[in-house]
Amino acid sequence: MSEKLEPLPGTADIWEPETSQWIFLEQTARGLFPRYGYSELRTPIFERTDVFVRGIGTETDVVQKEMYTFEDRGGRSLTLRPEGTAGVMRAIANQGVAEGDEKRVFYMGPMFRGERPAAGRRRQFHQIGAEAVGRAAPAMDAECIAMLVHFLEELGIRDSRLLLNSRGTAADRPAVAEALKAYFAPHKEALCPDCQRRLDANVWRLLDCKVEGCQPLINGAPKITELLGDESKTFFAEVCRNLDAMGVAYQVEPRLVRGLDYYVHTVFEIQHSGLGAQNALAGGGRYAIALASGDRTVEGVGFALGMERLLMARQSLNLAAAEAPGCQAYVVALGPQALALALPLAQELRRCGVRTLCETAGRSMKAQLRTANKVHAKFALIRGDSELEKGTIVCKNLDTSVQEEWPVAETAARLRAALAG
RNA sequence: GUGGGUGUAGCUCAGUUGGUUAGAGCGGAAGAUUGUGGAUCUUCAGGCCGCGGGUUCGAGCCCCGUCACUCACCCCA
Repeated sequence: MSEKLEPLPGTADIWEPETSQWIFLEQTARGLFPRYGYSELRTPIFERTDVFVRGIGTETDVVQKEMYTFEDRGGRSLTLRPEGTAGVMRAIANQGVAEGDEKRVFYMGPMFRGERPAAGRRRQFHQIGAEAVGRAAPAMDAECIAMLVHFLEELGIRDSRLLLNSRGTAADRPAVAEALKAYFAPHKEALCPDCQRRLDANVWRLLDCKVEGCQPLINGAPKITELLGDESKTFFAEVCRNLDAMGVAYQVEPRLVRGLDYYVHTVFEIQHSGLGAQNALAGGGRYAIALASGDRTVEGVGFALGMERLLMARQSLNLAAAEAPGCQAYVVALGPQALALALPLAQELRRCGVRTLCETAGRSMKAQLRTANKVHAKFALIRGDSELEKGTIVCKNLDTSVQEEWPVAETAARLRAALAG
């Protein structure tokens, strides 16, 4: 008991019936995203630390205190990926994208952040994400968001809100930051300690503060969308127009800034109320990421969804668990001769597509049938000395208790017919 | 990193103002006459009561520490 080895904090073993839920998410993603021209990309789970530092930004919390970084034997600094986008960008840049061309990929898998775990927040968590890279057009942003919303629809997730904002171009950002600082600076004393720090470190993030005392000031702050240059305003208006045209409902939230530095123009977030103290189900936006090589940036638009949070949202909506397929036939063997023939029979049935379990211990009939019942087998195939003499096998329907005797040679065929009927 | 809550059987949990060999339900195993499951009944297995110290004649219960889990803050998916 005291020797029990539990998984590390913030990690978990995932068993049935949860595994079926995970598979459902993955299959739904694999079924939907290709309809939008996306194909699956699998990148390594660890990368050179630089890939993330340059990609995500040195000033972010993720890079400053949440990365699992270690040295390999050659002394290189490596990091378990804390998010998917940076690695995907590395892979795409590595492969090359022709000027004016576009690449669309999606991915799914574990991410790692060294945070204190809580409901909906783990150290190893899983994301499904998508990125459309290579071109900068508002329609791409809108299409990407529409796909995300479509995905949530397919998963049956209702009652979510899509929040939308723009952070403008890289050129706009200093001006916006200045305007925000100019607004908040005179009221510094009224802000919470965190916000006083943010005022100098990262004004944008101040808008995200949830402390009640800060709300009046934040609500009165100049709206980012109004501080942007003409190019950014036009871009954002086009994104909105496209969403309207597709009938995607959204809400412009001037306070939405998101935590990663690489975002430009469009940022968005899907919120849901069934996630404990968290509310973000998915988030994303348009980005320009500096590659580790240093001399280039790659542009794209994408999002990431938290799979654990998707499952929490589905649970809060009482969406039924997809059940793992149960056992169809249990081979009951009485006596050593029958037992010796049980496994070969089970194997034949499996080759015919039947989910089959088979007695391996030579227990009593009662014990074997009890097991058959426990695994919810539809049929028990019973063979003992008298069946061996006659060359038959008894098939018992465990729902109706009706049983009939078949020639052994016909077992597979008749069983399949019975299962089909 | 900082707080709150909780640690008793495989699981979910009782356990009185501190009082003998530690309880239930579920789950598991075996049985209730021949080779027939589920329902019912009987029996059985399974516990360093998280760990260490302290108070006491006596601690699952009280005190201190520690570890773990969990929720929340920060931040994010």
